[in-house]
Amino acid sequence: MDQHSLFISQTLIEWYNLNKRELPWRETKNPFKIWISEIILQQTRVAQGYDYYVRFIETFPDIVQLANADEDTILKLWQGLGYYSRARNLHTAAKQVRDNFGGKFPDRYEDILSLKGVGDYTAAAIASFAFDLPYAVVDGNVFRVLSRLFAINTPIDTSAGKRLFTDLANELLDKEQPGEYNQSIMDFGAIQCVPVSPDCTICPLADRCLALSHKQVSLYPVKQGKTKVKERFFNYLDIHFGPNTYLHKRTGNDIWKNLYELPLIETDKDITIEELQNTETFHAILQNVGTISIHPMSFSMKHVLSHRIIYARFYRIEITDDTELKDKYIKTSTSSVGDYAISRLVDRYFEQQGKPTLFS
DNA sequence: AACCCGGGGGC
DNA sequence: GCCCCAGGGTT
Repeated sequence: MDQHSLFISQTLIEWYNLNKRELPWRETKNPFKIWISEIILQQTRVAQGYDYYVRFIETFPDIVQLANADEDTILKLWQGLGYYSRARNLHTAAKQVRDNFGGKFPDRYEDILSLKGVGDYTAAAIASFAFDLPYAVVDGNVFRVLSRLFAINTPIDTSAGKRLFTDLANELLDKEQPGEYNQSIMDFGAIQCVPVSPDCTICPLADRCLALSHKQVSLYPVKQGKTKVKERFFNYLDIHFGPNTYLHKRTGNDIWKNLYELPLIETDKDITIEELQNTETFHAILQNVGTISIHPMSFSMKHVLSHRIIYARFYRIEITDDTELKDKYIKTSTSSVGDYAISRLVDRYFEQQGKPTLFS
């Protein structure tokens, strides 16, 4: 390592020792706990994931107990965090460890990387934090810090960019204390070298930052991708028979896979309740249910995600016969809906039930 | 390489 | 509104 690289890595570690956040998963070398924290924190802020981490560790003290749990239980615990494939993959990986590694978390990089849901970043994080192995992490913080320090114009969301930044990160890596170094550059990015309006006047690396010397800090990191947002239109039926409503499990490779929700009719545009009643799906769901009465007030919501805008309408429908319906759906009392893992969208409906709204 | 997958917070 | 967050999997 040359003198310049050495100065940067030492400065990052010194900064870290003065400014680091104290977090529960930093107090341990237990790979299981570190793994749980890393999966939870993928694309998720510490403040948002903190309570989930505590609950997961309390509920599943070790990886075999997690492996032996039901997926429904894990998804319920994950409810509200988003990116639910993380929870499904977490379960798969726990079973991999139980069945292929004798219940002992693997301690080699390639074995860690073979776990479902563990990619390059997470494998490097676990390998360095738990086992002191010399693998540099490359996450959003590292992309930002390095792209600014070296004024790198290669887009980070390309394979060339990924390769370039990974190589650079590994050159800077302190092989004597890879875990400390990795933590330091990530915390530095999260606290000092923040995405918008960083305070470069107090930055210990200001005099070596090429982006700053060019007054172009805000231009880094460079990205090429622009995630296009598509619209979807969901019409949910809250079918009541006495104190009960009906749920089904989402299957197939789509949003909220394996979560539960009310009977759904998706349309290619926003439609009225009259138009909805003319669809074949509506008739298919509500056949032989006795008398149908639809509440005049519907609940509508615009649910905004990073890659989707879902316009959802909810209709409360009373029926007088559920002998066929209860065989096609999960019959549950409305007070027990909370036993099922549901999306934030459906959750908000149950929170606001009874209050009519426009798309809001 | 492009696309898919959630939800929340900061400005 | 827009951007970002301790990314990974699928096609």
